[in-house]
Amino acid sequence: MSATSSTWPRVIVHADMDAFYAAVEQLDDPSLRGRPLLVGSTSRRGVVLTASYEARGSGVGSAMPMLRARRLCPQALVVPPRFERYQEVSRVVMSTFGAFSPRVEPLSLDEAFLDMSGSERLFGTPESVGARIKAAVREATGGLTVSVGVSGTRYVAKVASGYRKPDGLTIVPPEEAIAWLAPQPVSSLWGAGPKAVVRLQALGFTTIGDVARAEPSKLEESFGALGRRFMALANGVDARDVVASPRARSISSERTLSTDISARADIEAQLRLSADAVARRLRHAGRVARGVRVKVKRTDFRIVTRQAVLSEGTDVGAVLFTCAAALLDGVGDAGPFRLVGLAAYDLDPCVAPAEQLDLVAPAGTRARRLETTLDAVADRFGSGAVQRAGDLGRDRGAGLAVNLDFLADEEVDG
DNA sequence: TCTGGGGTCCTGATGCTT
DNA sequence: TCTGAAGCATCAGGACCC
Repeated sequence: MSATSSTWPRVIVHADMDAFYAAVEQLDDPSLRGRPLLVGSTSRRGVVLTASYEARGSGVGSAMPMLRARRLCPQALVVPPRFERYQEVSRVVMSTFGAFSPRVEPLSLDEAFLDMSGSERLFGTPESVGARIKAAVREATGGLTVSVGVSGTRYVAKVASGYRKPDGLTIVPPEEAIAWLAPQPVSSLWGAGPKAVVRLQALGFTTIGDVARAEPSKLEESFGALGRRFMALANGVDARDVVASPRARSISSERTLSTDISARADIEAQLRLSADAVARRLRHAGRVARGVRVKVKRTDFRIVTRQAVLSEGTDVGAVLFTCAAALLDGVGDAGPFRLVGLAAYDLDPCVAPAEQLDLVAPAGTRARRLETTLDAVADRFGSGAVQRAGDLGRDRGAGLAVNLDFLADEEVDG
């Protein structure tokens, strides 16, 4: 398909790196190139984060339990993820996108939307834009490939980028979008996961074209607002704009445990780790949270959540933990649990530090001073460099042990 | 076969206020 | 003063995406 963008109301690009984590590993270690590779945790409960295309040929996919993936592809090499390295490469990729448009919306480390509307005089036709982005990413990263879709809406551009992977380039002119989408499976509809796909198929919808031609009332009866959205997407309608750097609405940390736990002390210990991790990320982001949500997953995979509103916004781990521990009163005895997590939500920008200190109680002030001091230590020596004495022996890396529970009750002068 | 982590959005239930 | 309806906010859970 081909067209000049001068007839397009909007030119939206979706760029999606190919098997990103695995590709970075193969880039950094030439001995891994051309070989089936799985990136993911090797623990008993780990799953595959990314499989290289050599491994995908054996039926291995993302989110597959690692044990099953290794059975399907026994010759695959398994490497643990190196998120800091992926973030580093991601920054290079996103900055490359930024050279093409000021309107870049990252969706994750490895994909982004670019609004290229009105840039045809600079970069030429949609085909030219796509090809130039691909070449620029390859050059900036030293050889990584990206699949690119270009169309007039985010949704169609997104489906197009996945149409020919890896290293694909698919252009869908807006006037051809409905016809192009029609033969795609309903699982390509945004918002249609495994459950919705089963229900759509039961109603006789197997392709996006089936949905586009459906009676709107039939979809709305079965899916409500989601049905209206399916109908719009199937007809190529998606008015959402590309938003540069949307702000996170929540920050969370959760951990699946290698063995199930029931004891209150064990659950609290995991919550404390999560509270510290979330608080540190809040401080880095310059945000405070006005709400805390606790999440536990039972051994039957039932998830239970409890949330509470804080009287003041906070970025202090000790405050998050105190609130979370109180929420445990309602659920703590429903175990055993395989996962414990904590989320901070209702996020606001952090006021100036001096003002912030006045907002919290003196104990919170001391705790915050302690925690910002530890931030500096962690920034310098790594996140595992300091931990609570009570956490030693739990599932964390070794490091300098300091009794933080003791320190939290003392004045700390940095 | 055995199911991660970090997010967003939607929905129904519930409780409070007017 | 009591009661019901409406509107709104909050909570908990589910589904989904990457």
